[in-house]
Amino acid sequence: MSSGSHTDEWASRAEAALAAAGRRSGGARSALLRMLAETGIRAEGACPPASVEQRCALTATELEDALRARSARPVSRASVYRILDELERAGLVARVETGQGVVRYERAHDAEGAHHHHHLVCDSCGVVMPFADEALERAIAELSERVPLTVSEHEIVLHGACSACAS
Amino acid sequence: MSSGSHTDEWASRAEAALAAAGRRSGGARSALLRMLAETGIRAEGACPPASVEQRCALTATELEDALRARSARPVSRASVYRILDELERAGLVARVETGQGVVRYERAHDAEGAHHHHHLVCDSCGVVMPFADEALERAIAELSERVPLTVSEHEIVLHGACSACAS
DNA sequence: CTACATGCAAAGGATTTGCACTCGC
DNA sequence: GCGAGTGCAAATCCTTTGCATGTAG
Repeated sequence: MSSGSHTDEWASRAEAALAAAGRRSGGARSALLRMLAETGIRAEGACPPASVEQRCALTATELEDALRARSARPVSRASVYRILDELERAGLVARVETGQGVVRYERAHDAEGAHHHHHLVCDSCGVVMPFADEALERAIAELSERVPLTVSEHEIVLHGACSACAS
Repeated sequence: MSSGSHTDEWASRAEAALAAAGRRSGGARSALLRMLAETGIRAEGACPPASVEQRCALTATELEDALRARSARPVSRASVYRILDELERAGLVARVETGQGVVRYERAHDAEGAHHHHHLVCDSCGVVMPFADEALERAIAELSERVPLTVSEHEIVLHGACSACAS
């Protein structure tokens, strides 16, 4: 009961937030929101190392292709970028750079910090997996106080070889 | 006595390492190595928040322009990229992604971990500054043991507003 | 001399923009 | 019906590649 309703809830809340900000709801945007809700990481579970269908932090192209493939409403490339930009500015999605030369996007963690996580990247096969660590977050929080910057976000990426590629 | 000789030493050691790997030494490469040595961060000091002349983690274009501007031997764009790629594979420079849509490069920390650091990025003016934190490194090290990835590198970026932009 | 290093220009890929058309409100 | 949302195609920007030439070893 959790996964399905939870993601739907996210998409709904996103629509509501955008509507409140005076943005109109178009077909392209709701299709993209639904896709983001479905493909986003679930709770604490690590993404399975899917080779083709990446399920964590997708690129604009991956999102566009997924929309076209799943017989969902196709969305033009330009709209994908425009909508992702809109969502990012609204704080609904986060931009993730994994050192692969492309920008990835995923649902932003909510205000309470739920689902807040970072990424593991296999430099060999390119798979991206999420992880979360309490001690790390504490260190970041303390550090943020002593730095010459009013910190609003932080991004952590661990590079290496995944289980499959290391063998 | 430290700064100057130290950076020169780095460039020399880099040349030596590349020669040992069977790579020839061309004029373009040595010019780029010298530039990287000069503009890289120095010891523990934070980069001054220079507006125009970024001194920490430069982009390929910034390096190319700097070489052309400083009357040093101009190096073609293609060579800048090729050489940076060569240096990265040799572990002499590190690729840094700061969420600004471009790849940045800087001298890699040496084996003993000296100069190992991460980055602060002002999302308003784009300035990039280095920082280092012991507790953070410890957290990363411990975490790396428990993750489904043979971790080889890690990158941490803190986003926010710098002192000048926050005012 | 021979092979690798470089420069130049064209190609590639991701992301953005201009403009006409459609649809939500 | 007006104006924001969307699609299409062209334009940009960063990065890579192909090929001819120069030069280190």
